[in-house]
Amino acid sequence: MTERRRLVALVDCEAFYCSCEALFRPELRERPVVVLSNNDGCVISRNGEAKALGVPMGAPYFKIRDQLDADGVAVFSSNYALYHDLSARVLRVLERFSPHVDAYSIDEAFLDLDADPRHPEVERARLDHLAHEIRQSVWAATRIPVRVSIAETKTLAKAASEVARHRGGAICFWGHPERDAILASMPVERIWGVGHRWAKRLTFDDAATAAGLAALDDSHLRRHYNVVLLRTALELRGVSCVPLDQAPPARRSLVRSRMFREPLTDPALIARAIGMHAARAAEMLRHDGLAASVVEAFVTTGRHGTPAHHGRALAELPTATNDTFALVRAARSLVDACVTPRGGGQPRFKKAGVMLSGIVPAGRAQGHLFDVPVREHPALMEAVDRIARRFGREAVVVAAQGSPDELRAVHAGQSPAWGMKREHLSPRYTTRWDELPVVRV
DNA sequence: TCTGGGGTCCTAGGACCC
DNA sequence: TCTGGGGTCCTAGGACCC
Repeated sequence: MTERRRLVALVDCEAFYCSCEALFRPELRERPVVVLSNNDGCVISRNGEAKALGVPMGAPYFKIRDQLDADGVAVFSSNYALYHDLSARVLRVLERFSPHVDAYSIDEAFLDLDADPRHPEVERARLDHLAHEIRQSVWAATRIPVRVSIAETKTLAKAASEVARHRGGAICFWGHPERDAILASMPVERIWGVGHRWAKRLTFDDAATAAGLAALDDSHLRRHYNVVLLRTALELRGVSCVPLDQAPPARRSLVRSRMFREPLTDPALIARAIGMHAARAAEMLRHDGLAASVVEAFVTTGRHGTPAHHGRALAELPTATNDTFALVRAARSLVDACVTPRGGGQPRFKKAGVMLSGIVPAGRAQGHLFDVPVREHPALMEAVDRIARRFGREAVVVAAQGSPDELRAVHAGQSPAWGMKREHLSPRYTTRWDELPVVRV
């Protein structure tokens, strides 16, 4: 029996959110495009033209708005309904190329591949060709540009993806003739798992490059850094430490939160936002077949708020549940406890949210012997979910969330005050009948 | 004079990712 | 006026118990 060399391919969508926006607006393909975070806070995606103009990643929109206007940059609020749908289409294409596709994030996936190490030259040529073929297939099927890189470990594939950027968008890094030279010149902060803090320390340790990190002593890494960075170093040497996830890991917590359009002080308005987040979280639990037993509500004035106040309060339910009424009631009951300031002054809250934990598969929720179980409404919940799938999430809501009109306004980034700012929202072209693109001939 | 040792659980905070 | 949201993992330190 032949020992196969296991390899991993990374498929990375280029400027994914911008590519999604340009898909339905072909006239944008040659123009600079940026996509903003929720609440139109800062830049989270830039296409090549916008990068060439020097628009920085993470730049606060209010600071660069005038410059973007002057440069003719097309600006979009983020539209996750659209991005998630297009991401799923890309994944379906990738499934043609490997039985194991690990969807790492909305715009990246790892594929399990293998090679016959007895014929490295032949195999390298085959994999180089395969990388290009994957790239072209995704483009043909979805019109989303991707980069494809193949290596022995995820960390090496991530590094290779940077290289592919300048080499036609596809590369087989396994056995690549320039590999050592590339790693010796790659700054360590470009390596997956090395942020700016560790990069700074590593530079003092004479390990300012990928090759330098790989060469550090194991016990030194363990003692002066941590096991996570040790794993990264091993991966750079070709030792796989981050296995391919064939199933997404079980969710341990679920957070829903948003900044408000404007700072709030009224607990009643904050409770509306908390109610909406709890209801949405309950819906997500049901979608994934999960239930939660710990509900936490939190509010914050943000880093720049005065007086600063971060309030949180949590409640443990007698049994895990995914019932909207039960979770909304529990979350709203915590609002007063978390908005009450400890010191003087009236905090102006900028953000509120709900965090669920104690997550277990629904139906296997176990309570204590003498606890009164949470009152649930499974048939009603199922009906609510069905209506939401068919007519949209705003069609039917729990009163505590606000009215359907109010929620539609929240989606569109208009009033009420506790909603989001989304002034540059594109239509949900692919998931809503009423927002389909119209072709005029 | 002088204050154990080991275990668990929880929380906060740090570091990173997209 | 104005700086996102949603995650994971690891570690240190405190509380508590025997």
